Amino acid sequence: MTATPIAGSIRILLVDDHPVVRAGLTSMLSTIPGLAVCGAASTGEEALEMVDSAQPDVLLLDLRMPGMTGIELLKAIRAKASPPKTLVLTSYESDEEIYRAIEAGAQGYLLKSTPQAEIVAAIQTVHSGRHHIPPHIAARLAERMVRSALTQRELEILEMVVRGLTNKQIGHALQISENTARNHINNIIRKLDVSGRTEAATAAIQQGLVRMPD
Amino acid sequence: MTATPIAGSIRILLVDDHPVVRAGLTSMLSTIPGLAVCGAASTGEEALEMVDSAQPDVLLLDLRMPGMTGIELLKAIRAKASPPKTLVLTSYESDEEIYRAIEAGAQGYLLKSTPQAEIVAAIQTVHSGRHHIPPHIAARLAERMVRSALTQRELEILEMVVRGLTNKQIGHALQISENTARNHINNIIRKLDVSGRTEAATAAIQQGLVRMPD
DNA sequence: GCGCATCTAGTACACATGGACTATGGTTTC
DNA sequence: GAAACCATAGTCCATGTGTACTAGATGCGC
Repeated sequence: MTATPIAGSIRILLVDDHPVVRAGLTSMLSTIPGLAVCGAASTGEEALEMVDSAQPDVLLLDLRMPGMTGIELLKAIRAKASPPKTLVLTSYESDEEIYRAIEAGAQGYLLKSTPQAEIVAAIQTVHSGRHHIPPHIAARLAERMVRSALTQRELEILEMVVRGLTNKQIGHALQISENTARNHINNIIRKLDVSGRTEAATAAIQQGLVRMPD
Repeated sequence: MTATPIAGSIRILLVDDHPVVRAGLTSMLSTIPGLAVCGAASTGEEALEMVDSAQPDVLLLDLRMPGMTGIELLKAIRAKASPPKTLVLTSYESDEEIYRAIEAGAQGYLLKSTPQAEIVAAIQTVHSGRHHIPPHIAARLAERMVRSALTQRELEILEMVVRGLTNKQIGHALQISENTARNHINNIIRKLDVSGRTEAATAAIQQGLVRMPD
């Protein structure tokens, strides 16, 4: 609590598995008055430790990382006594990832293609307690809220569709009748507004509803 | 040809649409003796101009960019009179992207998760006229060569499968009989070693055989 | 020219799928 | 407790799909 090397500066912890990105953010941010990079982690686990030891005000994190995902990290952060603000900085804008990140407690969402000035502004905004979501991402988010989302069971089944399982195989795997699996899939197809299981599978991947198979 | 600000240094041009990555590479590389970042472009078009004006020895480029893709840029570079060496630095390792990049003339392929020392080493290797492909990527490449690749027609049809078209619709779209479309798809399924059109579609996306639908 | 791969087209059959329904039991929400 | 949603299960039927064949036409390399 007493460790504040640069008085009044916003202490930032970087979390990204790409050395290039860590170096880039460090060189971008450390020259800005009022900002101080107090550390950089390459995994979620490492980040959790550093949140305690380095006591950052703002966490700047990627979602896709080996090991613990960004979403899991966000949830773990939020569970802490005095959590830092969290700002997601990621490469791609998958509707579902954005949604899950906000849901998991992220205060802001930025793309890596964001210019330096806006990254700095977002950090300051988030630190002040407000949210920072770029307009076109907010629009996607709204759309996602309106669109009736898939249930947990439907997502589970969708993932199997993506893996190429037949209705019978899905029913067997989930210990339900083939008819029930079929009903779920028909509901999925209707909700996603697609024309068949194959398009449902590709739409699921495209929208980030399921993780890509390894 | 006479412009060499730092005598004996390898002149590097960065091409990446992410400001963060450009800053990261600049800060990583510019402190290394023997390396000099002579410019940074955010699009392929910009890069092509800068190759002429800045005369780099090595191009460090991302494949996924708005506008001209990295592959197109590689081909355009190779067509020049005295092309610089090219080193691909990208986020994901899609078999097909790697293959196309090498085919388009890239001398090296690196992931953004590569540590600084290896990036530097790769630049030096490539500059000296040799290739730099990380072992596990080379292994994938070999596998790709062995695996009997899909024909152009099959790729065309696979893309339609990904978009959810039925055999009949594909036949109609390509002015061939449904039976023929069906034959192609069966060949695709066999070549990809999958169990159905849905798995073929997801495998195609996962392996980068087709571009994701917009 | 001969062989090989490719694209084309067809037949036949078993099975999977999508669409349109009804229906029941369990939660949650108001 | 009524309403709404969800997971479950079923029926019926038309259509789509996967597999296993055969086979002609074309083009390419040796």
